[in-house]
Amino acid sequence: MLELAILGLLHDSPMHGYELRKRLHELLGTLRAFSYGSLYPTLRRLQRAGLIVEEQPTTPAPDRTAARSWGKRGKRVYKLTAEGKERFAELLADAGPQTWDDEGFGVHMAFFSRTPAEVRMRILEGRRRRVEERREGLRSTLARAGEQIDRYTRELHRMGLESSEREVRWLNELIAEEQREQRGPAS
Amino acid sequence: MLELAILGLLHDSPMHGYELRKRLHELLGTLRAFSYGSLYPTLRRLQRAGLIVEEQPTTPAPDRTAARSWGKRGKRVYKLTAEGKERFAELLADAGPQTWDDEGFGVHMAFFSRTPAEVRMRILEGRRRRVEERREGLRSTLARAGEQIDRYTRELHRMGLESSEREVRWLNELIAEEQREQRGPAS
DNA sequence: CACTGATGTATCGGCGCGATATAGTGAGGC
DNA sequence: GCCTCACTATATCGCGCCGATACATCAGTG
Repeated sequence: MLELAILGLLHDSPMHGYELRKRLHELLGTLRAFSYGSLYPTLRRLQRAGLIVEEQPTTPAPDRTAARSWGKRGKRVYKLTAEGKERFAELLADAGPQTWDDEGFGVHMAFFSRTPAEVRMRILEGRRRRVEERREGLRSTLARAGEQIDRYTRELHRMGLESSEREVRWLNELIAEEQREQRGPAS
Repeated sequence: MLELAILGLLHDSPMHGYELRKRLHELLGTLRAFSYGSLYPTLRRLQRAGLIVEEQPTTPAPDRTAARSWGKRGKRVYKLTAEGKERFAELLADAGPQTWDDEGFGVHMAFFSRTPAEVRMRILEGRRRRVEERREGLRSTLARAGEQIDRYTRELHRMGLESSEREVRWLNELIAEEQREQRGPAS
């Protein structure tokens, strides 16, 4: 998932690790943190795989507004390669099981505007199925164990159930919206 | 957190890995999965640390209702040692930062009935602070980026904000309930 | 008798986290 | 002119946990 996010952000413009992390934070807004401990190793991996390359600051770029006098040290700026773009498209098109769990779904949805409509649909529906399962699991636990289980645990499950119900409703709206658009794409 | 959960369940009665996992599922109800890939290694670790010991089925226990003719192979039954109980108490009393994030909080709350009241309070308040931070982060992002950000991302953040708000309210109720009980514990 | 599904233990590769180390840079205070 | 503080920036280490996978055994079914 980090891979998808990095590739997606780098698709817009070349960036270095630190900035990447900030953008990641804006994008995913506390939905997912992604520490340096995973960011930098992942960048390395992507570089080794040839999906991104380190960009030498040949042009010191004095045209940039408020250009910082950077470039003296460190600051490895990465950009996507052709393979990287391909890989990004692949990841976007993937609607596998990992895209319906909490983190996976959130990250992928953040790139929905670049995801093909039918993949979007499959992800949304997969996520809905997943949350419905969770909801049913909680319902049956609460119904079965009912009174006998621990008061706090019950409260915890009750809250989880409510959240699931709300998310299903939310997903239903999103799906309906998607259908509306697919039928009448005449903006 | 797995450690806390295992110790807690084993505190009630000796168990083997497979059953432990089932109970874990009931307890945490899809809040947290805990695969075998973490369960078994953790059991080993706890055993090495002397917190749990393997119990030999000296008595073939024919008195058990519907006693399975087990015992032929595998099935390592573990039980808590004195150190294990101590460690459990320590973990219960810990209200550190890890207890306010999503998973940590859920797991710990499942053992709230055995957690000292004041620790419970500190965890609840810590969690609230955490969720409030998340809420504020989302609010400011939505307010700042407002219209310009991606439609799907905005929807994602909107949903996250709503969840945060609901959870804060929920926590407030729990906290109020705790206070009510602390003041008048005369059931 | 073979198939299927639940019970049961175990390992492997890999992802991501949290803590930590190290340093250069800009701004403000005195 | 110097000092300190906060931010920018890269990097690594150990560890927890996951998903997949591989094995066995036992119970019920066709």
